Amino acid sequence: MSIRLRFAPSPTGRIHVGNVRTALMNWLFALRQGGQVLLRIDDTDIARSTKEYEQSIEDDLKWLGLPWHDRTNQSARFDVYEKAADKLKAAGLLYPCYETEDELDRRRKIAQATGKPPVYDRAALKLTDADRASLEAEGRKAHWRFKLSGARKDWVDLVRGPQSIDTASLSDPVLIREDGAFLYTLPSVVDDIDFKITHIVRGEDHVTNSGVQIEIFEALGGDVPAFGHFPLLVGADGGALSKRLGSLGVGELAAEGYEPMAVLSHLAKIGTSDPVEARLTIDQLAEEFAFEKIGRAPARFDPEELKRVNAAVVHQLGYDAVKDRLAALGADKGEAFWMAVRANLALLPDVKEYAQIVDGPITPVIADASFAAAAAELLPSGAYDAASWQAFTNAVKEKTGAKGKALFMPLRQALTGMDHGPEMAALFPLIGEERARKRLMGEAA
RNA sequence: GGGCCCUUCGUCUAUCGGUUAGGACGCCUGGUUUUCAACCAGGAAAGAGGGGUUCGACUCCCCUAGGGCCUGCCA
Repeated sequence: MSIRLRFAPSPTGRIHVGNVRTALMNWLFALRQGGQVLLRIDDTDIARSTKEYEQSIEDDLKWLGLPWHDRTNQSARFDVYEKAADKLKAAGLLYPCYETEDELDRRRKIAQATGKPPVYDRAALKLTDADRASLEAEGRKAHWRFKLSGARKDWVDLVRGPQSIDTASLSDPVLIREDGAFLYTLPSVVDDIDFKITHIVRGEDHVTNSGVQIEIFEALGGDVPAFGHFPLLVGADGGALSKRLGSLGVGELAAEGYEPMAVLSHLAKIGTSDPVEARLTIDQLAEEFAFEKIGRAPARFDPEELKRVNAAVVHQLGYDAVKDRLAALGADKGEAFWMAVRANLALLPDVKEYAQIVDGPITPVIADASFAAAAAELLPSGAYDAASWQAFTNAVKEKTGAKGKALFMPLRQALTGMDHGPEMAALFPLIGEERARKRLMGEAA
């Protein structure tokens, strides 16, 4: 049996870190098993879904490097869902209800307040044909609920182990809204059957859904796939993911200069027994992926940790891999420049700071003007190479007697305006004699 | 209110009754770089609290505290 998974975002917004983690889990397992991933656009809610968001989802997945093998839109399959609904109705498993949302809401609140479970009482099941006719005559439209069996549904979860959901304690799920729109549940199951999905991998917020969905799979005569529910993300403080973080989009991460592999590495490793370390390829992440490694406690999403992982990725990026992006940042100063500065970057756009040092103008930091002036006198003339820095600093040392930090720090500060940065030997030839002289003399250059 | 899940170094975690409680990131120290950063090495650092069960508990059970999820005509 070939392995097939699916990623099913709803195009009602950009995909955020939580979505990416779900996508990633599916891709990694599929990759590892030699399976395929279906991109399913869950756009049953016509009013909230947009083509722009749909496009952004595809763009974001491409940016991340997660290519799908097949794709579909639920909005193109309403006739199929219609048939499935008919089948359930014929089996007496899908029944019309006429309560309004307000009524249901009120009942739920009363039930909660009196300590009773807020479960739908199935009043609509007792309606006679005549009752229904008069309700319809009043202009009421039915919404349709799936009749749960009341039995326990069991499965062995890929990450949580044996699970058992008591459907007797659940409300019969509404499958079709009053306005005729299909809710998430039925189309999802129908598609999982039609597209021969073998594994459903998603966040643990769907655990209860799985109990319900297993019944619908069975009612429709489909094969029940394997389920895996991983714990959700929480913020760095262990509390619920803040709104800002939870909605942190792929687009924003890309705009801030994060590397796709950093985002993927971080999201793949947090909450697992593997160390949170940078990986350079998705294949590598897939090789290391295993459901058994996923913990049962929520995974912490810490932007600071993501940044560290990002730095580790950037430090390993070759010039060819970043040339175009450097150019876009106005910081393509050649391979020597890139190799000199990359180890000092956390985020690629940080490179601009160092490009500035090479290009100028920067304001030199000079604590001892006479020392700097003396150094300026000793600047070699002509083109600089890898050996120039040592020749220069040796000359300054000889002349001034300064050595170690007292020698190097003032020179670094004068030449770069900063007290930290890449190896000066590599930077020096890129700065060149003219700028070096001006900066040592205290001029912005 | 009910259901499900979780709680080990600062962080993410390993341990499936007997371990010097291991690793990774961070931190500290050292090395390298005649400077800083980067890099490399070493080090410090942990079982929420309380009861049981047991010869023996991080591990099994119960309670308390704390956290996450579900309980929608959202997905």
